[in-house]
Amino acid sequence: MGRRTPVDDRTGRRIVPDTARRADRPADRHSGNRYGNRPTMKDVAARAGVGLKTVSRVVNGEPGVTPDTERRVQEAIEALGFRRNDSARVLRKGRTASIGLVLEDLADPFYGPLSRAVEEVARAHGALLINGSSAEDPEREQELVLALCARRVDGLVVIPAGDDHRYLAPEIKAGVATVFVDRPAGKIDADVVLSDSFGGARDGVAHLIANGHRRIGFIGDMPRIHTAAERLRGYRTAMEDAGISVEDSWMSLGVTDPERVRRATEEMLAGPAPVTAIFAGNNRVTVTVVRVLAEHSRPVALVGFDDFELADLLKPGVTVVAQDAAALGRTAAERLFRQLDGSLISPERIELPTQLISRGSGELPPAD
Amino acid sequence: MGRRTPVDDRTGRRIVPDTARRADRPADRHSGNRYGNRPTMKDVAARAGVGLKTVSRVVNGEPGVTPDTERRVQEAIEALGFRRNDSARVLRKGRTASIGLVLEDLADPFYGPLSRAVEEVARAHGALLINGSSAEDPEREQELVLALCARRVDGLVVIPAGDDHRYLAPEIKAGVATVFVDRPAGKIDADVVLSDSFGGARDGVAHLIANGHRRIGFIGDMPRIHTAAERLRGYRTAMEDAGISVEDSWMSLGVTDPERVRRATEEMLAGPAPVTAIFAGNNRVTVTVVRVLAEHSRPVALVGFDDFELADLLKPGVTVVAQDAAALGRTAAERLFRQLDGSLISPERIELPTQLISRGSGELPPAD
DNA sequence: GTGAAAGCGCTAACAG
DNA sequence: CTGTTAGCGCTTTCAC
Repeated sequence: MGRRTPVDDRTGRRIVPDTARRADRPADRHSGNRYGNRPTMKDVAARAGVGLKTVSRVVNGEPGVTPDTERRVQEAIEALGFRRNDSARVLRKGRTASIGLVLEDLADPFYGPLSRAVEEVARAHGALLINGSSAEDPEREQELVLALCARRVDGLVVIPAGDDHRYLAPEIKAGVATVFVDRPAGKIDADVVLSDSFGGARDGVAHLIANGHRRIGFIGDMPRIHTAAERLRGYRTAMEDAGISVEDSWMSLGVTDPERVRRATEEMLAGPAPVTAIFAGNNRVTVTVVRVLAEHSRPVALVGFDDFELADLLKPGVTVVAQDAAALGRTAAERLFRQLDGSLISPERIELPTQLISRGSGELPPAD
Repeated sequence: MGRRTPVDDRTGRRIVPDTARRADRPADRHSGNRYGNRPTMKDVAARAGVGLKTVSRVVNGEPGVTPDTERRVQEAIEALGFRRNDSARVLRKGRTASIGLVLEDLADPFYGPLSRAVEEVARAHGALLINGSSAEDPEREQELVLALCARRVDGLVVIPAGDDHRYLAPEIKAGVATVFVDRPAGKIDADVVLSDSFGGARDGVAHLIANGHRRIGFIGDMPRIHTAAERLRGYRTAMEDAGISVEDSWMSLGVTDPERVRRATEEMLAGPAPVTAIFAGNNRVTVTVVRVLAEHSRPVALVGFDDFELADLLKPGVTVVAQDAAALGRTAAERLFRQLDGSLISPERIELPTQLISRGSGELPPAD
């Protein structure tokens, strides 16, 4: 046991000299109280001259306390600057009133609104949101999810990076409510909320075909990502339905960083029979394609999956297949809390519709 | 004590019939274990035939365990699906390895990168990030901050909505590392990291003046927000330095929702002596002003505070005073962890420079 | 209406 | 190298 700090007789609270600032904190590590000498309910009880449980009652607004006692306790709380330690509470109660959200990248404009929507629902249920970015790395996803489980979050909203979520089975069995969003879980049966990637892409490509295009390029994300695969399937289906046979050089799948997408776009636009239209698989791709097309002489039609800010102000406006990120998040979070209620029985797959918004770029006729 | 669930002799783990799904969970509330019947270190110890502390050693990678014992413990962990309960750990250790971030709106494209940057730094220090949006409401900010303190986050990064943070004094004294970002704390001495709003706005407006403008409008956020006030001050200073006396009708301050900004813009552009240029106080304002100007016949110069995606692709490109949201977040988070190290002594104010990026809209000459 | 005792699952301190 | 004991600060239980 380290040196003892002096204690005020009346309050029972440790007296910390004014000079003991942050730099001194490490020295306190061996004192009784680990939280920077925070008062506990016991301290409050001592100061108010009541029992521990009475303080607990007051703090939690439970009935069975005389107004007078309550006042005394409140005063002690005020004077001591007491704040209930939820860690201890959680340990006892088994519920943390917090949920975890694992997504790909909080900086991506698609996930901001989604995250905010989840947060709003959590807030309505009195829960806090712990956020983590997987950076599209399955290992990091798992690491994050398990860290959240170790903190005993009540529930988990996951935008999967990996395609094997068996590691979550024990957690789900142990009662962690879990909802997957944007992409389905892999090798595990769980709730999932997604946009109709297949239908949206098919309609978007069909829209280009209806405007006279036949040589249509598709630039998307890595095919191991479910949405990317579905959108590609939508593209293929629309082409097939129109009796167009797709050339390999019209399709490009891979990471959606600007360099690769730029190169892919330029390749499709070069050669003797360039594409006259492009379908972009997500907002990151669309933005880069717009950039490339802006430098390109011949007009090329474009439809992008995902809406984005200012799409309407570009020249031409960018036609998109819009999905509602906020609705995705809200739906998932609501389902999560219904799981927690116990009012949900078996996992379900919810698919939200997409919407084609014509703004000009998708209605450009073929250049040749 | 409620009904006992049958226990498997070999594993010591409770056997939950296949029909006992989520709907049954509430009934488990009175069983010994609150976390959906999760195994504890004690269970693992029993199964591995070792002491509790040995399990703890293995789980935490502490030395002093024979490879053979370790293997047995690992097997038990695996078999039982054990996951350390960090709530209990936190209670004992006094550190949660988590930090809180309170910002205005996660859905705002300015905060996504900032939040992500904070998360990255937290991750590098093994901490998780708890995120909350204040919706620019001081009460909600306080509510969130205190909820985070109750969870005993190790530190707090706050983008203030309110201007009185005295409620945080006991927390800071108790050892919660705290850094304010984007706006300074109110009535309290604390670390703060901000952009040079005053200098940036002054330079932006001076840029318009240098391009021949004299009737320049300013549309900004509510003046109670520090950055808004500073940017207004920058505007006034630039105008004054140029010997231009500002008319009241050239300034509009208030909430930055599209309706108000649209109205404000239209008013400035109407009348006998309309403004020939506008300085927009943040990215929300800029985007709306761009929209209004797009419908306007006469060209109007524009410089906006904050950069935004696609600003370069609009016609004309939008000249902006850029601030680095990610750098703001990174700097703040790094400072937070240095506080936690104990390597920081007194609160400091760090100001990050802004950068004027010319893209065309700010270089348009006056229309008259 | 109030309080004492037990214990949530873990780690620190110390004993073997 | 391993295990036992005592508590972290709170809620639960039950007695007064």
